[in-house]
Amino acid sequence: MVIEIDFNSDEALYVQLRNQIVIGIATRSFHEGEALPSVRQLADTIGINMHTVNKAYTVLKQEGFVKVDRRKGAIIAVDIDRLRALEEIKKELQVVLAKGSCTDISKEEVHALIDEIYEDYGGLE
Amino acid sequence: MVIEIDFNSDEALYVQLRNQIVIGIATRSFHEGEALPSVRQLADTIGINMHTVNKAYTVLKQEGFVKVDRRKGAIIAVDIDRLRALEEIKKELQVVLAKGSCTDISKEEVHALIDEIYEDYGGLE
DNA sequence: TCTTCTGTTATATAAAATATAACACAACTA
DNA sequence: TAGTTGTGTTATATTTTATATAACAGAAGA
Repeated sequence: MVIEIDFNSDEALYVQLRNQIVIGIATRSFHEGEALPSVRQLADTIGINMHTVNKAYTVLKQEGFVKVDRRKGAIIAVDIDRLRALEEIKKELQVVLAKGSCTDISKEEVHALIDEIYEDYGGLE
Repeated sequence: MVIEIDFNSDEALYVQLRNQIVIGIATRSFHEGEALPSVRQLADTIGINMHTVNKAYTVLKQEGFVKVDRRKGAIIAVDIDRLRALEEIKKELQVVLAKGSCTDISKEEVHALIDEIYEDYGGLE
């Protein structure tokens, strides 16, 4: 998977990294049990500090996307409470859709976007 | 409109405030041309610093949700490029839905959430 | 045993969020 | 018209967060 970081973005580097990896799991670029690159390797590839990658991995661990093993590194292991995730997602959607609604983006347009995105994510269904 | 701030959240105060106001516009708690409370008044009501409210208003101005008048304060005036908004929303949805997909939340469940949220936002349609 | 790979920890620096205080301008009021 | 009060603005300081540098500790493999 190609991880792309935008250095001009106002989003923190470790947040961008976290997002890309979560998308990577959703698009099956990363599979359950697979190891992510080591913090040094990834930091080197991207051209950022090792500790920034480490922070992204720590967040992913806290959120339940990976398990970190001192020997093997960060292993994909999704363990998230469904109901809680559903609640969080609803809150996040409320914010995103509010902006959409203000801009006269219709419900149907949003549905279309969802379908578009799920073509990449939910390929097995 | 009741603006609720979570002081335990890891989200910056001004971001929470910005989100609540955008949701307020979407739910028609605030209407085009209406003035938001003054920075001091709102800061006092919520119990945060005036400058934090000011930052939220500045962000809303940059994003095209309000116009700030030195005399009258912040006035709701939505002026956002639709195509650009659509792009941004898609990017944001990708991140939110990736998490959902990892948690086995189906496309149909997301559609249902969208409909639920749009009941509050798109009441005129 | 030595080298090399992992993540971790400690510390320092840079950037961003929040707070305090003084300012400038306009509107209202007496 | 002078004074008071309401706006947002600006300057500055403080606190918190993000990022960077360097040394560490444990495990794997030659």
